[in-house]
Amino acid sequence: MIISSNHYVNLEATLFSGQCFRWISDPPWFYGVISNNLIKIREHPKGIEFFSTPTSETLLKDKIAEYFNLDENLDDIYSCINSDSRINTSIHLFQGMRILTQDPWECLISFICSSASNIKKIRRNIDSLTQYFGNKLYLDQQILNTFPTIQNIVEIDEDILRNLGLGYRSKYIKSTAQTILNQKIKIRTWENLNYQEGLDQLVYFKGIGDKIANCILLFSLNKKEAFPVDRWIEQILRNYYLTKSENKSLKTTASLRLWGMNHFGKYAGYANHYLFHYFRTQNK
DNA sequence: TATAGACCTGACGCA
DNA sequence: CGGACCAGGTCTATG
Repeated sequence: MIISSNHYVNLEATLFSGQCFRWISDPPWFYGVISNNLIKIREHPKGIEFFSTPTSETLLKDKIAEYFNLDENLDDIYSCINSDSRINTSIHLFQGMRILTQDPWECLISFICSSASNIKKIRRNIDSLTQYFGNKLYLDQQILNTFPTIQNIVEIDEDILRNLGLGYRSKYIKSTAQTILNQKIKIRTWENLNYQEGLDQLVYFKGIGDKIANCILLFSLNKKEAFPVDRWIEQILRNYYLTKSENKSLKTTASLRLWGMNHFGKYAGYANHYLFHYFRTQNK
């Protein structure tokens, strides 16, 4: 099935810029899991083309459009954030790269896994998790697994997570699932929270600080003003954006984040992600 | 309020 | 080839 988009969709940049961790590339197709369905997708002159199983394409169409934020106007966003040469270069290099709307639970666990790690290892960690708990989905030659549920995580021992290679993050994953269950926290309602309410809710969990909370807000809760400050973004800000006195006075992740949100405005998260992907790929 | 260490693990640039 | 170092952070214990 084809879903039309008002702007080119750059699947490679969108799916492999570090906002999600379990898509597989088999040009021109990409395989991934959305809402417990195996999705096969490629770029199309009108937008994107996809197949799905077990749910039919017709029933999943809206979900896929939401996942890729296809109704968001990229040209408007570009004109909002394109205020300097670095952003401009990145927009030209990765034209059509979109911020996704992922499942918040999967996004939350994925980014707990990301702390002091690297993309290769994060991918392996999450793949181990899905292989241990998930149900297999088949399409073409691909086998992918559904993502573990909150209940799945609550029921197993922390040692199993450690044996899967998740390290010290294991206890954070366990305690987060436990807290959600015990306190009957409804993740489904998070999309109705504003930025600050969402941030407060997320940093309440052990293992989620300012950076990871902002990743979850940006990549799954549709908060485009969110501005995750990691090592890369901090270096970029300090080297290219901050004055000498700002470099001295802004020390914490949160203070740098506030600077970024103020400087780049309501689409700060887009500016953040384009800068992040640009600088990461330059150094390779 | 601020700043060091600790925390798992494995890929990587180098004596 | 092995050990220190580091990676898309966060928590905790101290001054």
